[in-house]
Amino acid sequence: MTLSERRARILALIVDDFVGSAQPVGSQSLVERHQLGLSSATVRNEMAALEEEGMITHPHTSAGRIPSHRGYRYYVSSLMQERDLTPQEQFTILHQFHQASRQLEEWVGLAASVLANNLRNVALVTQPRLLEVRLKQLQLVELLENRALLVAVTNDSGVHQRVIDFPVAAHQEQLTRLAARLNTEFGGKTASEFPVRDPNAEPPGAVEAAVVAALTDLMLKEQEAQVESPIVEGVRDMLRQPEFGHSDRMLDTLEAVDERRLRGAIPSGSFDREGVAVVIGDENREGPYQDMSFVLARYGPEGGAGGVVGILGPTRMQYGEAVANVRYVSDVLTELMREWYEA
Amino acid sequence: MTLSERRARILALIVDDFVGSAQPVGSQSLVERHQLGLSSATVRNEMAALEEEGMITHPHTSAGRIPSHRGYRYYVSSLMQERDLTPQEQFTILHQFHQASRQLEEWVGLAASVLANNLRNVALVTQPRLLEVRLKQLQLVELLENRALLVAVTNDSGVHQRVIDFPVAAHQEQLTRLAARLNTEFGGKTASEFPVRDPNAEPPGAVEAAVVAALTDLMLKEQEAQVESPIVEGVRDMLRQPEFGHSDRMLDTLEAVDERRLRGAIPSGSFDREGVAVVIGDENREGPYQDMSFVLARYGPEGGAGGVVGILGPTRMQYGEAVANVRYVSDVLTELMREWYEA
DNA sequence: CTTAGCACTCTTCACATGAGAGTGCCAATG
DNA sequence: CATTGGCACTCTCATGTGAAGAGTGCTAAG
Repeated sequence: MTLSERRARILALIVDDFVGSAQPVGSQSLVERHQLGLSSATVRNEMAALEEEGMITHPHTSAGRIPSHRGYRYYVSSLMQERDLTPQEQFTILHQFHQASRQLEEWVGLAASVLANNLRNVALVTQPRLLEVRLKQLQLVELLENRALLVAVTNDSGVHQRVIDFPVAAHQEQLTRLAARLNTEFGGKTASEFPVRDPNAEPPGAVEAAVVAALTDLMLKEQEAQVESPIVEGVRDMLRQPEFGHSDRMLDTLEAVDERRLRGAIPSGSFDREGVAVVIGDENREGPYQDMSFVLARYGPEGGAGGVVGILGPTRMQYGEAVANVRYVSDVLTELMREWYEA
Repeated sequence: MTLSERRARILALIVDDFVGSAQPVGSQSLVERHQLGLSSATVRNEMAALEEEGMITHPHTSAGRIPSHRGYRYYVSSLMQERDLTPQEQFTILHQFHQASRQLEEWVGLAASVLANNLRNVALVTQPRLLEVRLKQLQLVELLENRALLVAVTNDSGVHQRVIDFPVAAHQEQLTRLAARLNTEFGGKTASEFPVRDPNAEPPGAVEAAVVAALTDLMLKEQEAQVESPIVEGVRDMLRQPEFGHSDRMLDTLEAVDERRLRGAIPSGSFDREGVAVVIGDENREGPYQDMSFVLARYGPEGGAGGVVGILGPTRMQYGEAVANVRYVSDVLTELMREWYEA
């Protein structure tokens, strides 16, 4: 569907005004606020047409208009003036990343708080995940006579630990030798490439068997779609917005932005427009997000470890700003990771 | 201050009724609900006296009475009938711990969710901390030519990691030798016991210097009062209570139960009554908690690693239940840790 | 096609009114 | 003299009413 230029302009103004004020916008105030060369009556006619086309609605008979989900969609897809962050804004963000230490996890947390602060909505960042997880090195530390800690470092520079109980005693010296042997045997491999023990070979000791079992399990867990909960930041700021003014709505929303709930619910649709995806209102499948919108981007080098970074907020959201910020932050993260891996 | 038996009984009933209903309790409904052998007029006289003594108040002239902070304090200190959990309840909790894997962190999380579920309030659990943190073992993993990952295991079975950049190249073989040497030199020591390098000795290589610096820093950070944020669970359940029905109050409370905010605010007062401390309303120093109460207990073996476990809720809280649950859960955690360390 | 004009609708606010719950006090009572 | 019945009083809460304000939809004229 295409709108006449004038009608589109009016829709854009309605969206802009409503996003700014959270109040339904009437024909008269629209004419006053922006110098349209039109009377309020003409605007009313255009509004009636826009309503006919499903772009805007009425809360009640004598209220102004508010954009419908469809109206927002049209705005985002065709009307919104996209922009990039100014050099000044870019520098402010970059500066924060350069202040931080060079830890992957810190970057992710920082990305979340930058977005939450700039956009006053909920920022989401999933932990970066590799497609292929390879064992880099493992280590065994004696805890008790028959209990040890397995520490495994993987190529996504993740460090994983697991406690192992042995049926027999095993001392550090023995564990160190075992670790060294397993490192040559398993190092650099993914879980599925782990060598299958030759059934005819001498059966491994109980200690070795326990370690291999734990290691395999650990690597598989890490490899599998064991999607970690995303980082969530800025919930309170978002809840300050008027749409959440009623406590019931607030509680529902609080539940919707729970890390565990969000884990499966972040839309993984197509990342159009230079990698940024906007999912508006009822385009979301899951109930609790049907009057909210996501603005998301993938981050991480092509084919390398990556994740999703973005914003969740009420449908009444500054989409232009959100897209610009999310895109830039995802670019920064990608660049940082590229340096990290390929430096 | 001591109250006459009858007056105390009436106070206890007011507290019980109010805790149950969240409604101010009037003289008549009090007489009806419990078979007091008294008329409402007599109860009114007693209530007037209790108000005189500061135990209860009026929201307004023609409303029933609600306990004051002082009233709750008297109730908790003198009136409340303490109880232990029934064997059935104990078993239900214990069962959950036995289901879980034998990881310290999981226990802490589990303790939080058990308390949050049983008491429908916010559960708090701080991470266990040792008084003395000793290095158990360290490991170096090459990431890039001049960058490595330092993994240090400490005796609180914590695993810590740190990325180190070297001014020169260092390969895995070299790193492994260095790690082995540092393990003998630093293993089993606290940060303050780390040997000071003899200034006359041959200067260590740049790689070794970088590693030692990172290790020392890491150990100090861990040793210091680097109190981690507590686990917080059950916020939404608490916010469902009528005292948080207004969205402003809800936002304020949401801020008050933020992990980062709570970190410094958990009262560390005296743990009386078999180790359980109850801090009511304005006994809290910090503003946001002045109309809330904490029920806390220390956990962990005497002199060993330990932390604090407890509940935060509105002053209108089932103190008896809270004390019984918190005490039991802290006992369970203590026992688990004892087994873990001394088994 | 645009616009002025006007009746109509709906929300919001202030204000009044009545029911209900609970208190405080007084005088009577065992 | 502690207890109690009685009663006036106060305050909240829900409901209703009326006026103001904002905005629409429609019609007729430019």
